[in-house]
Amino acid sequence: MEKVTSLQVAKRAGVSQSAVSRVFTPGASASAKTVEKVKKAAAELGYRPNVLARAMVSGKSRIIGLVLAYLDNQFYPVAVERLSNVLQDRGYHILVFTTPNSTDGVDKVMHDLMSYQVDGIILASVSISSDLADRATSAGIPVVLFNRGQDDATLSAVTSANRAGGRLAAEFLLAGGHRRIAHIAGWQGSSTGRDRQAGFCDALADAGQPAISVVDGMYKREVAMACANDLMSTDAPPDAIFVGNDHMAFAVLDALRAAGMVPGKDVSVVGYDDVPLASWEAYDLTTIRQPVNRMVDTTVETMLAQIDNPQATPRQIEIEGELIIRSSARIPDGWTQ
Amino acid sequence: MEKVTSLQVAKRAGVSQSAVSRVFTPGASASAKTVEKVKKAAAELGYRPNVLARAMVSGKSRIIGLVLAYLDNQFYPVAVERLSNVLQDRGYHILVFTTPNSTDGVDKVMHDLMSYQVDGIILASVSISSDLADRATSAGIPVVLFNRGQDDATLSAVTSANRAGGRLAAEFLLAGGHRRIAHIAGWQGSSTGRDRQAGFCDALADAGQPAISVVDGMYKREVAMACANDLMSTDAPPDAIFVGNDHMAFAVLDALRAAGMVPGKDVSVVGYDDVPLASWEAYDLTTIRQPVNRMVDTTVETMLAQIDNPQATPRQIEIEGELIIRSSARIPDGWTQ
DNA sequence: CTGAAAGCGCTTACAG
DNA sequence: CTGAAAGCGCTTACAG
Repeated sequence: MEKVTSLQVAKRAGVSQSAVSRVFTPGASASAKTVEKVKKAAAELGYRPNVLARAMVSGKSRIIGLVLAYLDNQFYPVAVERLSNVLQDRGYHILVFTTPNSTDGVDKVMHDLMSYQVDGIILASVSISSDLADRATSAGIPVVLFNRGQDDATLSAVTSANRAGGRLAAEFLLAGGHRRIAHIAGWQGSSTGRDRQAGFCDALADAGQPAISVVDGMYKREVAMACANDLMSTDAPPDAIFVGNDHMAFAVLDALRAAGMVPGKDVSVVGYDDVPLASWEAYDLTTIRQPVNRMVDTTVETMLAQIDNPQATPRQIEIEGELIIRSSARIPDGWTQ
Repeated sequence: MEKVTSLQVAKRAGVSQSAVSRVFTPGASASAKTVEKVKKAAAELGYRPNVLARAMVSGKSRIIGLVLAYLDNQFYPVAVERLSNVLQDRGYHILVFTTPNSTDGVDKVMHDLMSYQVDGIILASVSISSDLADRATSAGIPVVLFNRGQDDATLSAVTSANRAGGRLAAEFLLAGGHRRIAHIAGWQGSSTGRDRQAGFCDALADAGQPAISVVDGMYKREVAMACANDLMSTDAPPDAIFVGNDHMAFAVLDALRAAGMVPGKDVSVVGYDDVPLASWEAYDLTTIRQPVNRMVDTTVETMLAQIDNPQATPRQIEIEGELIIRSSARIPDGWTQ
């Protein structure tokens, strides 16, 4: 019951090995009779074309490398699941590489990726140096950033409209009559963290009510929690906090409640992402939704387009977010959804 | 800047192509001088051996197929992250396949997996028919079940000690003086769901206090929530509920609170898994911990052992769990950790 | 439509 | 230690 090859199928079917190959190659020409004989023999033998051999000669592995830094933020598992499903429907599969979000880590991983002859690389929650990007590009491997932007725009990237989302959060809090607004920002080493902060702070400044405090929460639960405790223990604590993502916002809500405060009454909290947990009763978090499904679908389309046409110029796509109003922040009159 | 092959490196280094191959093959013999020349040329050209070509001739792809049904239960992302890290350290990578947990789905996926010439298959949260298992085995591809057992033991499987864990939950609740104990069980189509239920119910029966109600929560949030509401709206509601996993237990806690009850006071709730969220203040769930890290490490060891020796008899390994006491259930005297 | 043959980029006996 | 050569399982011009 060892490996069965196209040659064995050919013998059994009484045709040439090339004929077998053609029957399993979409778009190749074979007579109905040949197809039938081959399919029959293949079924009897349990034959499946060897994807690796095919990849060698065609130069297409139908494997997409996915680089991930962490999965503790629920946004990523959700995205990965859909990514895998969508890609599978298109005949591709995901080879996963995890790495600390350091230059060295990403560098090593990119090298490994290339030796696997992947057809493309998706970087999720990972930043990349531009010369590394250049290397992939010059090796003819398309790279798409998911949920992360890049300053010099040499790579395709799919994000939500983070600045606009930041503004939206500010407008909502302002409309709610808050006067002392703070921001526990997303990691400033990431474009998402910087952009959300920029949009948020700009909108507050435009309204003549600059943030009373802006700190980097690093996208980490512990850091966000410490930030929240620090903020609340000052002489003049904030009456509202915009938090760089939901994962940190949950920590902030936990910290506030532990200090005896009621979110949405004593302090308003707004997050970013709208992960499933945000809608669970225990948190019921008001947040800016990142439309994961559309982001993933767009990422896949962009990837496949670049695989088809490696010359194509990289595209930076922003998907509009949406404010999801729940109970963790005071609801201004007329804003109810 | 196209693909660089071993032949190009050989020319530049002034050696044969075989020599280049040997330099990149661990354990092959090459003189120090050759190694040096080749490494230099390779570095200059940016050469990396083509893993696919290597896989073709060696028959080893260094790819492990991972089949997943869903990622919404936080237990799996955590496990996948570590699995990827551990495997990467050993020079392997994960090719992800997602599938609905149906016979058809798994069947199709297994076929795909084989055509990718994976060195092994890890099934997580997925059940498999025994003839499918036979097919993989006879194709020489080791299969290891993660967090799922199998009745006929033809496959290796790594789980926690689910029956013992169920018993532990029962003993804890009994010691807490509860008299009306219910169980919202894990999906009865899975070994984990059945085993936890069996251990739990046996222990209750042994104590002469059988469960007042046992229902299947299907490992789904909505189902668990509905079950909790049903249980609590009867004439004689339970004073304690053991829930088949944390993911459902969170739903139960949400439902109880929505009904105005205080978990740990009005009703005790115990979960299973100890996912990170269980320790967050909003839930603070008493639960049976599944030692993810050890389960993953064991899975990898088992997998690699079977790759090294395909003849090896499959092993079923159970890893001891542990009760983690928090505030969602009444704490019996002397049980504090 | 079909078969014989070359070639994808490697590893690995086989001689030397 | 080293090179020439066969071969892993396919796809794809090339003739017919």
